[in-house]
Amino acid sequence: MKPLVKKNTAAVTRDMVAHAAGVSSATVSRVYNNPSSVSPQKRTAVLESARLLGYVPNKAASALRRTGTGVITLVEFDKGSRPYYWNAMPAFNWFYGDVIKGVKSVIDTTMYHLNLETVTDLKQLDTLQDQCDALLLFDIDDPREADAVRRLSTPYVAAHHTGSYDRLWSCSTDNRAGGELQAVELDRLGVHRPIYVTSYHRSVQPHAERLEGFLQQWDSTHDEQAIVIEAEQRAYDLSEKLPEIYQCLKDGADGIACVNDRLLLRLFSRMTTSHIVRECELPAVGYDASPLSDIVPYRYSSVDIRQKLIYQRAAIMLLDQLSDPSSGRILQEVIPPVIVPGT
Amino acid sequence: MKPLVKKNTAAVTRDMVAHAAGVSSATVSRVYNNPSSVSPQKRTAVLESARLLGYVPNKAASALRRTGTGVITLVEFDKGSRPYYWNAMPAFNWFYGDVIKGVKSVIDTTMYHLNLETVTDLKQLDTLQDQCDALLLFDIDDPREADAVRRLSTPYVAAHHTGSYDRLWSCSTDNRAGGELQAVELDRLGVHRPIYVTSYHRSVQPHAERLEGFLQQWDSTHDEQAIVIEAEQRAYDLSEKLPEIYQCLKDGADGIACVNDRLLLRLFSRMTTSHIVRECELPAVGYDASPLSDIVPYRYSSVDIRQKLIYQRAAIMLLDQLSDPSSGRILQEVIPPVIVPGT
DNA sequence: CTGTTAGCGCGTTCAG
DNA sequence: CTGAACGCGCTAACAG
Repeated sequence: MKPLVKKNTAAVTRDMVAHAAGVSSATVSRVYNNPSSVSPQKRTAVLESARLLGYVPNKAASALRRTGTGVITLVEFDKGSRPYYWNAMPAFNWFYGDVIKGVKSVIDTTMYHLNLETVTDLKQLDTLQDQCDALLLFDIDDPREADAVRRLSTPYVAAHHTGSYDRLWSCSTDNRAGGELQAVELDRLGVHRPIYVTSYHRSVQPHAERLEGFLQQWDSTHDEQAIVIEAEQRAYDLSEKLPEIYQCLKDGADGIACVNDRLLLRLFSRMTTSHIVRECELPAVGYDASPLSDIVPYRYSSVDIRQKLIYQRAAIMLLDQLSDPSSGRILQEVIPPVIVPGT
Repeated sequence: MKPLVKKNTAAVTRDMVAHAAGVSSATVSRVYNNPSSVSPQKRTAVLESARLLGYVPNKAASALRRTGTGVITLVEFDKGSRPYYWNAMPAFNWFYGDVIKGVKSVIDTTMYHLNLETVTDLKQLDTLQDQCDALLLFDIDDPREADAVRRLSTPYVAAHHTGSYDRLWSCSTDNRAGGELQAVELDRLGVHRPIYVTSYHRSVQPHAERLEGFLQQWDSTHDEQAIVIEAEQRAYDLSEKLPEIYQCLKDGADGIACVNDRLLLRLFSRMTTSHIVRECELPAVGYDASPLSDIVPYRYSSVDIRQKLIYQRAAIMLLDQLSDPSSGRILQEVIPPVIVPGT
């Protein structure tokens, strides 16, 4: 650990505000931590003095006195062992920025710092949980992860893909609804006989849910069935499945839905380089709303799970939990996805 | 501000470690803040006890006693007014993840927290600088920004594109060297008559530097001159410049260098949709090493500025500055870029 | 090189 | 509803 150095901050303290406002320092403290317990007159007097002096509560002192850490940790799972997980795909990291900004916009209104961590093993959660006051868990989508999370003794909210796990504080997307949106979108684009390309839908729960939603919606509104193609091995290579897909297109398939944008773009890319079809004209809907539309030569619609919103809500749930730990009620929220038409 | 709640941490304190190791608590403190001032025997004794007890220094207490904030802030500039700046391009946010991880890997070895902020106006730096102990400035590349930074009264390091500004703590890439790498790469790919596509090279210094480096390297090794095409208006649309580019290709141009990957991919995308050339076969080199190669149907080499490394070094420079504020010497480091061949 | 000591700014009793 | 007072865990003198 490096040696450190003293830094004098603006150093406007609670006592100075108290003096200026003609109240005790305890009252100033109350104004910030439990405003309703202070009379309106004194409260406004304190706030006014604070504004004048440029007072900013000291988070370190607050955390210390509270004998907590003052830290909320956003945990990202490095699911390295899983086939094509997003964080092995740097191109899709744009996602992470949204998440951070969503969480931070909420945390910034409190005395907490936001800390970012990456774990490769669920056991690391135990270590992390006593280095912070609460955990925000990014992208829980596996039963083992869910179990590990339930065992946590620190307040937490699991976010993003967790809709299907109960007895878990969570704020998640609705993958079935997303699949339905894909079906509706293809219909809107005039498709009659779609191909649905997916992968690992047996082992990756969100993929299964999307497919279910899609098929249910499509089948309940069309006579012609959708063709499901699953690339299980080397999914993103797609080589083995290309002939099958071409054959479907020849046989009259006239649109594509795909479990995510990445696979869709990969497919398009393969089709382009093999010069077999004019994929640009094929109605298509992906998933994730990747902001790549102006640098790829394809038009596609996509499902936006609104991750920023999800993480904002998750952070709010976490703060609620933190301020009222008595309530043992586990809460779950779901943020519905929306469709983003191709342009 | 939300009400908060007490959280008991593992609560292994410095005093407990001191007792276990048979030393005073001040010695424990020294082991963490100035190890060389403690005898090796006591040091290992302390470290061993700490390990046994699972002691983790309390950052809040440290910051409080230091009368600092315990926070290092990484500042991202939202250059919204500038034509096509990267953070208006979510697709390129993968970059940000690298930066954060680079900085964090260094900060985590200290008593500081890493805080992330986005500013839209240089004036906000004044507010930020007294809410932290030090600033790491992301992507300074404009003289006005450089001026604002020089006026800071808080330790800082400016990173990324700042090579050309003096009297500034900085750790930056070398854009001229990057341009040279592009020229070398095209040569390696057998190109004889390249087109160099850029934009805003008059107003955006890094663009100017890349072009300079490219031309100097190319001209000094080839008889045939490079053709420079600049898209000034609506740069990423490129519509106006397409005919010119096509003409050049007809006239024998046999390779493309581009000021960044985004513009290159945009260009390829336009070429694909207009079905005029088989761009896939055209040797090309971009800049930024965007990890998109498997989802676009093009092959291209690219210059990698190694941002993670840049930000790691920047963070180290910052800590050095923090631990030895006496030294008024301004330091500047440059991290050379590398070429990433297309696959 | 090492120990002793005095607060850093704030949250939270406990009396009034 | 309000104020006085204590101490959270640690760093930085200072004295030996």
